[in-house]
Amino acid sequence: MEALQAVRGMNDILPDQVGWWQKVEKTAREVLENFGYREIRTPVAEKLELFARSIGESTDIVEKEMYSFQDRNGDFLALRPEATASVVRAYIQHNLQADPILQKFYAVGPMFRHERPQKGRYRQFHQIDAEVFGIDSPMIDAEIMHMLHLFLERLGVSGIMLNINTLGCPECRKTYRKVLQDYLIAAGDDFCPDCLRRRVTNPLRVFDCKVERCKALITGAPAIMDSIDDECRAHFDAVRGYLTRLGTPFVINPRMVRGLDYYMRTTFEVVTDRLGSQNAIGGGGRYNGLVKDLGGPDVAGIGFAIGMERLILLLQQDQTEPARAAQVFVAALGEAAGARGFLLVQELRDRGIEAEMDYEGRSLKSQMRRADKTGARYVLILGEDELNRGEIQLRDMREKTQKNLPLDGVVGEMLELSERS
RNA sequence: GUGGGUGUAGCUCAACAGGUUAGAGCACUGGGUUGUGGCCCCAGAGGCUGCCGGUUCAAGUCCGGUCACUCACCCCA
Repeated sequence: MEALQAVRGMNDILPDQVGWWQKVEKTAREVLENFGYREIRTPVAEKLELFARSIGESTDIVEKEMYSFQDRNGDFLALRPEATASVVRAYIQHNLQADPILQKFYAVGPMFRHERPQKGRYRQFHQIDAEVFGIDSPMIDAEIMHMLHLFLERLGVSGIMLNINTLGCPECRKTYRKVLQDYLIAAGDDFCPDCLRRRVTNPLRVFDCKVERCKALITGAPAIMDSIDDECRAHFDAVRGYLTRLGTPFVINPRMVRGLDYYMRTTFEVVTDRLGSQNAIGGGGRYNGLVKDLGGPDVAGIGFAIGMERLILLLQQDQTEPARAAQVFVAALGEAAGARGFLLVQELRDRGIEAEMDYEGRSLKSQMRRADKTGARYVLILGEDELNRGEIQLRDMREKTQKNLPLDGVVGEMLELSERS
């Protein structure tokens, strides 16, 4: 029988790694809740149509990266490639607009895209996602980026930069697309094959090209800033102003392009140069038309997503795994003491003390080694002698001191010690 | 979907130009200490060398295929 293994691009997160995930999730919840966001949990699968309509029919995500399938009823479903569409669907379905207070949501969980895996990119990956509805003020654009920055700062991530840009409204975007396309066509046919294709299908994407020849050809390309209307410009200027006054560091990157169709006005991305080819660890933007497009009320929207794998890869570069140590290890010798030690361990745990033991009747030396490796501060040693005398030895592993205690009083003693530390 | 790289012990890696019984460090188990951790010493256990086929007297090594992993491209968090 051939050994089974996990699906390509879907990884196990083993106990020796899970501390990172817990730290990131805990910090995210603290920060987001503090800004008034509340958690929403949506299913991992949705009707295929939801993603096709929200993300954009002609985006690569929908065209070739969707984890889609037909269920037994013949319905076309897909595993969510991102969270925004699902959150918007839930917002509409449950008429969450009716809540006068709660218009900020966050979601944490797995997303799926059927791509070839590489560093920082997997078929099942995890995101922390935040969405705000019904607020069109540039204050919220600035606030959400400020919050994102605060979250990363609190985690101690270094070597990152917040890039911001504006796409203008759909009209501005359409105008700019045409202006840029005209420029690219006038620039000649010396582009790489990809860019020759891109300038027709998605001209903005030419800005992402890594080929030097293409980079040179676009140095003089028109900037989006020159194509947007007064209202969009005022919004962007206000966002910049608030960000500056909040002390959130950022750079304006007029060539930043994002992959989803629904963005308008403010877009942003947190990038790093320390993750190989995957430079974005999180990004988002405003999507005012989306809720209406999906059949809901005409409310504004803005949000972002953070890639947890990428974030953790960064954290691992300059931090060590958050340690976790047991408090007490019970080392028992012989059958009778072993049985008594077993009961003692359960009793300690019942009282909230993290306790561990060796169940296999190994030598004391071996048990001490284990105790040391678990990081236990205290070891309780129970041999036949102690058991007969009704005593137990308490060893402080850090201080290397040891004393006899009455077996009856040991749980109380340990409770006192654990309160003190 | 395309291109490159790599598959040997739980992990990280050796094995001259094909040549005896595939090694080392870490980790693991036992011992050195009748019942005391980290350091040290000794011993032990642990391998279908990814898989299938081919060449050869002989394959971990060469050839073909296949699978997996990995990095990159397209695209993207």
